[in-house]
Amino acid sequence: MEALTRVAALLADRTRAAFCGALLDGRAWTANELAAHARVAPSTASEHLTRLIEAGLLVEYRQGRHRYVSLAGPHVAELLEAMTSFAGPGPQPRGLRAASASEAMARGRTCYDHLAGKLGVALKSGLLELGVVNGDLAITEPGLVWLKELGFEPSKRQVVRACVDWTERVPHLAGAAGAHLCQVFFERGWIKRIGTIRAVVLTPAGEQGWRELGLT
Amino acid sequence: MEALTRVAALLADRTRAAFCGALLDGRAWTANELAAHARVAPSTASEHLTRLIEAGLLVEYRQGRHRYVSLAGPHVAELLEAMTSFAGPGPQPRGLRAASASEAMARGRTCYDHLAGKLGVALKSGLLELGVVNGDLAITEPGLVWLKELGFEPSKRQVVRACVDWTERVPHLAGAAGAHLCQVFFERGWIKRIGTIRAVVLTPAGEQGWRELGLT
DNA sequence: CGGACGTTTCGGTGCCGGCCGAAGTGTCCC
DNA sequence: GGGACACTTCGGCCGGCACCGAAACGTCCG
Repeated sequence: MEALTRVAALLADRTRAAFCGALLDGRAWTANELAAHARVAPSTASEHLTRLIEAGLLVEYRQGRHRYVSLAGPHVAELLEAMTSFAGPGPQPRGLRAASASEAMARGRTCYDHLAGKLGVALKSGLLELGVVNGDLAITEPGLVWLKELGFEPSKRQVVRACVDWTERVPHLAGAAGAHLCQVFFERGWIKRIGTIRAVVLTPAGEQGWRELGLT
Repeated sequence: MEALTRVAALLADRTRAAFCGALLDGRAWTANELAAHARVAPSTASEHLTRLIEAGLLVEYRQGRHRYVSLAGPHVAELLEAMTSFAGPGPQPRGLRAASASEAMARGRTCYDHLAGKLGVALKSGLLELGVVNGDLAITEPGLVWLKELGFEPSKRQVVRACVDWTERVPHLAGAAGAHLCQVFFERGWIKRIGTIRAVVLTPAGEQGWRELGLT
């Protein structure tokens, strides 16, 4: 109860929440980058970062005159996600299956360590059709085999989780499997970052790769 | 991000958090009861309740001159739980299997709709030994049969969840199964509320019933 | 009807916390 | 070494919000 207010107060501030939102791309940002992103003075940002780090929400590693910070782990991303999706007007399935694949995937992004946005939703739909996951977004047995063929190694972390993205209101694929697929796609050059922040696009190689995997 | 700060700000206040903590017993409280519990004036409590209700965290039903409020559902309890357990110093398994059963169960309470405190931990340990759940607190196949014999009907709600209690730092059994078992125990007179708030004790009938089920 | 009680509305007060700018520290690079 | 740069510390300012008491409203009950 006491503990609850501590966490909540940290996230109740507009600026600190903006920091966390930016860090949801899973990368490390410098203090100045975050200050510019949230439109506050560097001194203000510095104080906020100290508090977030002391609370265990962020971790830092210093390199020369830079102070890099990032989320302390997937559990933080999951907490942020849980709180955010709670506030929203609830999941609206949005039943449109529309549009050609490449069109639908046009705008994607990362959500901490997995794919989100339209790209993430397309991935989820593809995995659903392939039978890798079922309608409740739970892994199936053939799905686990399928993942292992892509180099996936089960660990303590939950294999699949449903994540409701901040902008799209559609649940997509998170958890260890979501993170692994995202990593594999980066390694194969199937997706790449574009612009400055979390945006991600499917490359031509990626379109072909997805087709070969049977993902729409 | 905007949405995040809205929820967080609501829970960042000491008084509102105290309300939610009290309501975690799953029952409906009146405005005055909550005001007294949090040591604020009734007028102050009234304003807080209005805000919590508008945000969808609580629901009210009015009866005469009383305004009863309760948590809006399990999803709220789960959010509170997620935020609270985050703030703590992390789960410390606390390997002591000590003490006679009735002694260890002496102090129990409800956590929204399931058992918590030492009683909840004892229940979890018993179910673990029975093989109803495994070490990761996931339901097993024989466990599901066992539950169905106690009248459990699977629904959309997740069958078992791990819940870290506010006071004990040990994970215990929540989710649909935890709620069902708690309800059955109440119906059978195995547990009963004591004192004014969330405290629960195992009755003599309950001790016998638990033994017959094989729960320590 | 009238009094007790639970709740609500409204001003007014006080404090907490986020913000900035200025000055200081440490690092990099020419 | 010296200047540019990233970050930090410290005062001081200011707005927002939690709080209360007083008064009003509605319900219950004798």
